[in-house]
Amino acid sequence: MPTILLDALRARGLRVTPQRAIILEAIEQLPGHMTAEQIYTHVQQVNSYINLATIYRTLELLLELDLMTEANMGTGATAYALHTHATHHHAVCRSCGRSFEFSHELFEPLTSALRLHYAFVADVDHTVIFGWCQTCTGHSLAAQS
Amino acid sequence: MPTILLDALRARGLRVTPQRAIILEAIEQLPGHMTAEQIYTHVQQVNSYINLATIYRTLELLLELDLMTEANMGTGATAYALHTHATHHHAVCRSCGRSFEFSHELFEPLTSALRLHYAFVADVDHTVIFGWCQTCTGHSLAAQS
DNA sequence: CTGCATGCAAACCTTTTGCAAGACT
DNA sequence: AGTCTTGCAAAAGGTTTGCATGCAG
Repeated sequence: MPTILLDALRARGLRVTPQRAIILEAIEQLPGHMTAEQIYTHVQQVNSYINLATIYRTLELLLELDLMTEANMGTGATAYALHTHATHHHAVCRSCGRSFEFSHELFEPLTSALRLHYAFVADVDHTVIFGWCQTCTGHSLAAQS
Repeated sequence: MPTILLDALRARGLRVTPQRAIILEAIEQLPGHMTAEQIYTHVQQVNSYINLATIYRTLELLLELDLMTEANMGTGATAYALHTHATHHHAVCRSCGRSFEFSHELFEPLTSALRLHYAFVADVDHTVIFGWCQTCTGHSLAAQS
């Protein structure tokens, strides 16, 4: 089992508690994105006494350490993802809700333009783009009105 | 005073109540983006008996009618903007919080690529891009670590 | 031993909702 | 008159926090 996150904590001299070990392991096991609630559910299968607040406090820590990123997927709950999961973005269908990831390259023209025209260094990672997927536009090409 | 929004309601046979008139006027007067709370504050100067719930219900209506758009600026509260305010996007500095708008054109390469590679029709409007502005990167080029 | 981390419960903030009263058309 | 809208208050949902206890280093 990988202990990338635990090692990262140790490397910075941060405390490794049983709770953190369990939470970090859950995060490494969950695929792609996860909400605090999903981590909580997963963690409870290991130790049901771990508190939701601890999940949030741990996530906060991981965000500060740049080990994770957060994104608003428009679902109410914040979506978290490991930063080791290479820089990527999401396209979410407004119609069916399905989503897929797309590579960072596609953002290059935009970030370059912002840097050139505004000297703004964009930090795009884990961005969510809404729209309509192939299936849904196929059914109704006028979907975007 | 412009009554674009009121006219839009009338045109669709929707009820024009005093509350809606006041709220819509406030929305037209407020610059760029606004939160429900800001509209509420503004509205209360005209009539302090108007309820926050009514603001939300009116915003919901305007979103359905495509007269407004919403965006998550990462501040907790949702930012709303008139749709008549041409399609645009925001760059927000993670360091100083300042932001500026940039035109939709810069998104063209990305939306084209998504359409080409994934047959995904992106509906980008009022997107928020985080990063570091000229001033802040000037002070500390290592700011993005 | 000391300070940081945890559990618990309550607070928080924004947004939504049920319901009865009231207003628009 | 009938239906849609409002105010109020309470609930909801996600996240944060104060505080006393407990554990890692």
